Amino acid sequence: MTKMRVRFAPSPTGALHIGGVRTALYDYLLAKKHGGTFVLRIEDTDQKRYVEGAEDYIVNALKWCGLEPDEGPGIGGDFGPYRQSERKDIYQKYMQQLLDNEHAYYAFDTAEELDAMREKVKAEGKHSFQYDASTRMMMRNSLSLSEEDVKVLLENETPYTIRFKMPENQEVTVNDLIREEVTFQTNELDDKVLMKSGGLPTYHLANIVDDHLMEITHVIRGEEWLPSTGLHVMMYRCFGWEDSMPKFAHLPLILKPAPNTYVTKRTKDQFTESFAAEFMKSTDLEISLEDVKKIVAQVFSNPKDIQSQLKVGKNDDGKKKAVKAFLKSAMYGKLSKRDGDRLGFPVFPLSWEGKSEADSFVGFKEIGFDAKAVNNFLVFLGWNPGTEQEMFSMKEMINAFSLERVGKSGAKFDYEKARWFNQQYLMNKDDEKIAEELGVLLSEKGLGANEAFLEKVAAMMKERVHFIPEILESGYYLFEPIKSYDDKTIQKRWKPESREKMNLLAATIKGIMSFDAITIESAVKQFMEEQELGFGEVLPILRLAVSGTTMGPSVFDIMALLGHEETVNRMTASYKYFDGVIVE
RNA sequence: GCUCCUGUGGACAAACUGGUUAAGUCGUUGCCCUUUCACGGCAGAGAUUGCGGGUUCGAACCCCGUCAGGAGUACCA
Repeated sequence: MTKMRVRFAPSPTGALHIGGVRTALYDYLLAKKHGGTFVLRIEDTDQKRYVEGAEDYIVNALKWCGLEPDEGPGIGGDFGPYRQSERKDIYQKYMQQLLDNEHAYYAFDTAEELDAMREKVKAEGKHSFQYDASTRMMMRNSLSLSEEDVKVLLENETPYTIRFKMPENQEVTVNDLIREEVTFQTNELDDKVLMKSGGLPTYHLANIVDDHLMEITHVIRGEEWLPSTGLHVMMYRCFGWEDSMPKFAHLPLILKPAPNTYVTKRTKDQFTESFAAEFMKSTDLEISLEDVKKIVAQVFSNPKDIQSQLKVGKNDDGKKKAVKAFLKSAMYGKLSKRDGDRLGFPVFPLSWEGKSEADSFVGFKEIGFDAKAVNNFLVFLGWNPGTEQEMFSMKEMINAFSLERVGKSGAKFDYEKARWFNQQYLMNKDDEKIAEELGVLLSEKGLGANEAFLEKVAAMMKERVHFIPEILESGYYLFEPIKSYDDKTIQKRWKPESREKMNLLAATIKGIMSFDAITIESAVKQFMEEQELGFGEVLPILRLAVSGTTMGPSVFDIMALLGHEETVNRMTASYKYFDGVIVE
């Protein structure tokens, strides 16, 4: 049996989307499980969409996720180059083979002519123009033109594309590893452009040639490719490579979260605002923001049933239709990079600095996600082990993974679940490691603390947050003076008449010799007994005095961490503040 | 429009080739723990398996029809 070779073939048109990361993960898992090779190939055949830095981003993102390729640009391997822009000559050669075998032909139609043709067909009320066996003889190409004309056109360096000559009346069936047999009629398929006028191949050509030459055995890609797989199989056939054709596996799409998960009674006003504003930016219709808001608000009037509100009604005018169409595309379908901003979660592994603010995104990493948690979350977007195991290390994933257990239906992105996974990983993470990261974050803020201190912070905070940076937010008072107090609770708990006893408490604490949590706790309890005070009269006040908030770890732990002097200082200072709150 | 894919509780999803009251996880609700928050533990709510027929002793699973959603339909990938 030949060695398994799996490739990840992204296009450097921007930051690598989380869906791409999942594909890479599955590629990696499959390859590693079978002792195969994981290949990275950069598909940069579209010079117009090429984005500076995107390739580096892809490499860095894979690295962060622990999905390092065995072969690829900058890594090497026996099947290079691994950048399609560096393989031009190869495509030319194979293009010629198809031309020679009459499986492809020159087409001289300009973009304008093609557009005009599409317009014309549409105007006639037909669905849409398709360049295929039924129409190709009406177009300007080496099939319809005389040999002499073609020769002249080519000699005059008339721009041309090369199209695949889709055979008639045939059936192609794709044996997809996930979807089983999918059959296409060649008569439904069109003559796709294989070589663009600039001499660069389109995806279809480059992909087939490279997969063949690189001896790829398994092609894992998103479901959006399924409709063109008929063409791809046909191409393998025409090249005479059908016997060694890779196996295909089309992954279910990652979908936007269901609107009813975020548009609720509480949030609908907020989303009405933001969607209306986004619509205004995207439209050139003459409509006021107020009117748009009204339409959006109507659609959101019953958050549980947005979908039916989105249906175009008989009385809807053009503007209403436009707003509804916008909402539909914004709220349903494939997860897109815009969704991150819209809904407040990351859709990229790493942050991306685009040319503008609108083109910049925060990544999972920067939010504080552990790459392991991201992998664990992603592997479940379309796959499940069939057991009840939820947490998987990379090793376990490799072991458990199989394409047979990949589902067919689209998986909605669930940020809550991603957060949950991160929390699980965080709770199991060593305090030492958390302390290390905390130290870095702290110094970025211009603060500092010693390692032992940070480890204690990590231990008591890690199960209370979802992300490491959150520790610095909800537990900021461990590093800085108290910024704000929970006044409501102060008003409820701070009794001027017990001021004297509270002073006594401060004095008691001041008198503790060994300032550790256990000693403090017993001292406080003893104090309460002596003074005949209940927990409710003492603990909330103590907590407030020391941290400003009623939430957080055990007060005694906080006090021990802050230290003797700081604790006492905070108590006296806070008491003064409490008095002020009561007076108001 | 056409082609292809998909359709199990709010979300993910199990049920291997049809077989008892349709797993489990996230979320949600309540209780316990803690006089805080979280973690943890326990319990509950939530599904006529998109809908309608059919085959069968028996259907989420097979057949037919229907509806809905998604993807593709570029000299983009």
